[in-house]
Amino acid sequence: MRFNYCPRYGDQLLSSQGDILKKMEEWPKHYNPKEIEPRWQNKWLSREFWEKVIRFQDSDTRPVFFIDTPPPFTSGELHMGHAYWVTIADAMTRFKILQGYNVLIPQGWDTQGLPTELKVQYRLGIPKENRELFLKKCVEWTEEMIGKMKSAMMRLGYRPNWEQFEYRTYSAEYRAIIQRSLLDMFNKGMIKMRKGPVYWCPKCETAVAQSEVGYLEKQGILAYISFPLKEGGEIVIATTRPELLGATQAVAVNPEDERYKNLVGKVAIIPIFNKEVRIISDPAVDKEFGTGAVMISTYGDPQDIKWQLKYDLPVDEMIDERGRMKGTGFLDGLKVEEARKKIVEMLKQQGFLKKLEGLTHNVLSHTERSDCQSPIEFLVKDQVYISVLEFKDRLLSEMKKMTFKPSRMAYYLQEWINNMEWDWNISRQRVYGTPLPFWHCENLHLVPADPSSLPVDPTKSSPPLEKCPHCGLPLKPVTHVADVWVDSSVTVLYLAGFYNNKERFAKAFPADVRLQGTDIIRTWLFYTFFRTLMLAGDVPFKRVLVHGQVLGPDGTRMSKSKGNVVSPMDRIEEYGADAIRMTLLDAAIGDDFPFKWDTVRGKKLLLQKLWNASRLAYPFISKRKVERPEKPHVLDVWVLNEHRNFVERAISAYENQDFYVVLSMLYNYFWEIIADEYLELIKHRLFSDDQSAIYTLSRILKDIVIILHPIAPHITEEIYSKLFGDKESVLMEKLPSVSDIPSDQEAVRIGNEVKEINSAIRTKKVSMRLSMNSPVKVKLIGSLSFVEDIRKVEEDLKKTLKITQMTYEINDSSRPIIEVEPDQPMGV
RNA sequence: GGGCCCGUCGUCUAGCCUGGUUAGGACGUUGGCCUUACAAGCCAAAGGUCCUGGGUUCAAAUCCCAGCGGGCCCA
Repeated sequence: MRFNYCPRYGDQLLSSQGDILKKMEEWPKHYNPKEIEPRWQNKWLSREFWEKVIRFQDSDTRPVFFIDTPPPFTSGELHMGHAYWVTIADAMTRFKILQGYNVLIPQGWDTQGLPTELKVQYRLGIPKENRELFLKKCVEWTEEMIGKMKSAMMRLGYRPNWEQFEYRTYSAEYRAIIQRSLLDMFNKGMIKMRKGPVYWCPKCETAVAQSEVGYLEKQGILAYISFPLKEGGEIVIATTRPELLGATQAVAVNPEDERYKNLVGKVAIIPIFNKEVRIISDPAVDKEFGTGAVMISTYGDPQDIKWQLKYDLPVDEMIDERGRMKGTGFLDGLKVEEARKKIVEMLKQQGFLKKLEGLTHNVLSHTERSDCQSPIEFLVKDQVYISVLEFKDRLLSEMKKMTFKPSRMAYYLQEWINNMEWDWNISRQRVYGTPLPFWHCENLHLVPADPSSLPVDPTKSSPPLEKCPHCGLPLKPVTHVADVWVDSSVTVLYLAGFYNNKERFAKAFPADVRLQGTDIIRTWLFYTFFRTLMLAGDVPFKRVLVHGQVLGPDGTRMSKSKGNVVSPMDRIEEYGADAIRMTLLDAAIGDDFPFKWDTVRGKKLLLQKLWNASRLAYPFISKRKVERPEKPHVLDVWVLNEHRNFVERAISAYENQDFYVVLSMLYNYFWEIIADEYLELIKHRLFSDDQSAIYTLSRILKDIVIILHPIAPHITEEIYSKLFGDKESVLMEKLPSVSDIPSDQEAVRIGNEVKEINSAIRTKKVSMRLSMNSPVKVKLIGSLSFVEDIRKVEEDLKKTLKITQMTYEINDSSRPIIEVEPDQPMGV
């Protein structure tokens, strides 16, 4: 019944068409990622697949491609940001495998640190004092979290080389490398223990590094306090931290400030504490802020530290490790905020408070830990430092060896290096961390562990020497553990085998790509760059990809308080990992972009389209070897020209990590040209077993499937196995080559003309309210060359557009005119 | 206070570096249509002061300057 309108096909063909349609029914009508995806994930994780595709062999002759991926902190949650870089890393990996590289794709876990300690301490109720048990529970917790995150990664289709390059920063093997790197730096004279002001987080009760702090806007106060002058009169200073009044060491004014010029050098008396301090002038004082007079206390902010050093001022410690006051008498034991209120009250009562205003200002805070954010204090401590400042110039010149995508990201690193003011304090007063492999004496001389003893815990082992070689004093273990960035800044050295695999190191170092987010430029990127350069004498990687942030659906940063947090796992069953991956990759590297499930749905529709096109092709091309025809049909030549363009541009987009370009080509090449135009044009030839059409369709589909595989690995494996299946996996194929397709401008012209006629006739049918299927008579009016072109494809146009009669008229018009009228209406 | 990025149909964006189509696509909206894959579809339509103002130019979404708005980083 459906084929009644072509009665000239005999019964023979009819039944063969029936067979074809029956065969098509073998292919499920709807694409079901929930069923397909886990199946392929299991295959990829099989030992056999690993051996054939993923395994990294040092002796391999293929060129190495090494991607340094972020070891995420083991929180247990795989959030959208993780899903994002996981997808980028996986797509790069698959592309490079297809391109014939020996890919080194690791996955590590940043395991140590405060958040885990807090979980174990508070959620499991294990006391820190029981060090053995505490550490054991930390590791157990870590492993549980890794398990959760790993299965989510796998569900996204991520396939790093778990077998060879999965690592945990707490493991003995990895720790030994960390400690070894510290011994090396010590031997280069870069590591020292000394007393000095440190950034201190009172909530976390540990020192932190400059890179872990940042400014947050907070509500505070500005107190105007009168300091009487010894010789009579007063000077009024403004401060946001009146609780540090007792630690005031001087009063400073700007040398240009006419108001205070005659007071410089005089002595002021600190109210309540009755201590005498000098009034000095310094250009760093802001005349406009407050009264233009500032109290220098030890320590209220980083500027105080600079002044203390510059003027060699005495130091009073008034805040303890838990953020409570000390050494003041009447304020002792109070929290900083409480002390602030109390002293303001006292100043007010005694008449020293001139004014009190509210102030929104930037407060130095522990920003690197999203669950802390509390204000930072400065404490004086014995800490272990790595020298950084003296290498600034070298760092600035060596960083030019790395290319950045996007290029502006190099500025962030450069700015950070330029503005560094502190050496790197690597001591953390915590338990779950890499022990610093040193002992020290009373004079803070460090004695390193024996390299053969690594990994070592100095609190449990005896030092390699009896006494300090410098001063003969007894040795004590350094009880601090290393900053976690000490752990993660040797990923490249560890993976490339710097310390234990010369053969691999020679081939794999420096890594080809470092992948990471903007937020860890001054930490992971900087420290890896710095440490690798110092230890191995070269930059750690050739190229740095700095991706942006995945924002919530409302276009703002995801946060629990805003309730706009989206997790990739929320609707993965419904849309599939492939569609999620495509959504994440549809943005330029470095851009922030909002994540919306509606967009994911759109990507799934694109995959459904590919699925259906494959379904159509299935009865004709499945597992058939069709030779390239001697004289291909002109429309096949046209589409192969389009195809060549697509393949070349897609490969170059992959080379530049511009995945969104590949995706946009799927829309305007695959969907618009292949699905909407070409498939319609060749249906009649497919059904009459035309070799040229079958060859062409088979080839372009296979190429498209391979090209799309890095982005949407599951569906492409499924289609490949059903249509082609020459290999067990797409990853065993090679990237398509299109060098055999000659450019043919005539075919391209005809193809474009056909598209225009197609569109014109469809438009007319719509305006006449005809179904696409209804027969029409068409008259084409155009130039001689146009008419000659169209005559070559007349048969195709007639079959495709249900044209019963086609007539031509030649004129000189530049634009052809197309007249359409319905053949007698059907079924009336 | 300094630096960087972004501002394009209702929404998300491509194009900007290297000036010249009718500013392209997706989602949404509207109308029509069961067509040898696909109604989770097809065909088509509507929808844009390219943030504002100035400048350069034969020509500006694109280059330059100023401003406004949003975001990020640093001090």
